Amino acid sequence: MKDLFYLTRAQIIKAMAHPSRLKMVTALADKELCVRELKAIVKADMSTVSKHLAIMKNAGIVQDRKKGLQVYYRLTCPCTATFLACIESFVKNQRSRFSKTSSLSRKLKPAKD
Amino acid sequence: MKDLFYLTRAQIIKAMAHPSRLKMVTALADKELCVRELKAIVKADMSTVSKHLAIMKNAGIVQDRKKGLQVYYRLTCPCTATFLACIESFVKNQRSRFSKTSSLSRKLKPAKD
DNA sequence: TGGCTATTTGGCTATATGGCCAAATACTCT
DNA sequence: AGAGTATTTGGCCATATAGCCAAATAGCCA
Repeated sequence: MKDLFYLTRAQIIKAMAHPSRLKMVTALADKELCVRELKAIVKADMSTVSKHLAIMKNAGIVQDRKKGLQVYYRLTCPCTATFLACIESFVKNQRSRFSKTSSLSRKLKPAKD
Repeated sequence: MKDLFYLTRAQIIKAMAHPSRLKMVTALADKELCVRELKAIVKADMSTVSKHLAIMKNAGIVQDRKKGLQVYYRLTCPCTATFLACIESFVKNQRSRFSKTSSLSRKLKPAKD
């Protein structure tokens, strides 16, 4: 299998692999939202939010449409709900296995961001 | 919703958001593999593979067990197949929408890695 | 014990990412 | 056209990530 195959898929996954972006995706699962609304949800600088949205748009996760002064974003793919549910399974699974985590896996510095 | 909620989930997603790691996850969906086998699959330095595995283990995506000299890794969560299928939907969706991609989303520099 | 093989770790460097500010752009309304 | 609001872009800096090499660790077997 070509490298490009995994690169493409990794790009899509990476586009959701950030707390703010994930939060936006979750919010967008309900209905389309404009940048100002998304900014309120993730509580970040407008320019930061805009860049996060550009990353997701570039990955094909969201699409935008202009409505007057506002730009509305919506999810491109209906499978997002499945995706989120899937992550929940991971979390659940992770928790159930937590007590027997080996010491090695604790040695990695936890991310601060 | 607390920030920690999205942070936890983003960590898990991030742990799969790399071509080599994704390739390993895909390979592990079939059966458990030792580090040497995984190294052959992703064609990377042993230490690099090991670090990728540590990241996934830390995120709770894989578990390991020692068998003689080798360390075998396996997926923690049975939902991984669903996850991968879900990414395929994204890809499919992305392709179908490709022709009408706006110029803006092309402005982001494509990653070189 | 000593040698051998498999894996992990530490340290280093290059590159990527995220966040903030300031400036540019896009659109509306007067 | 000019003012005002929403969003994007460019630039900069701090931090995170990936990959390589060398060294450390772990288990097996003579």
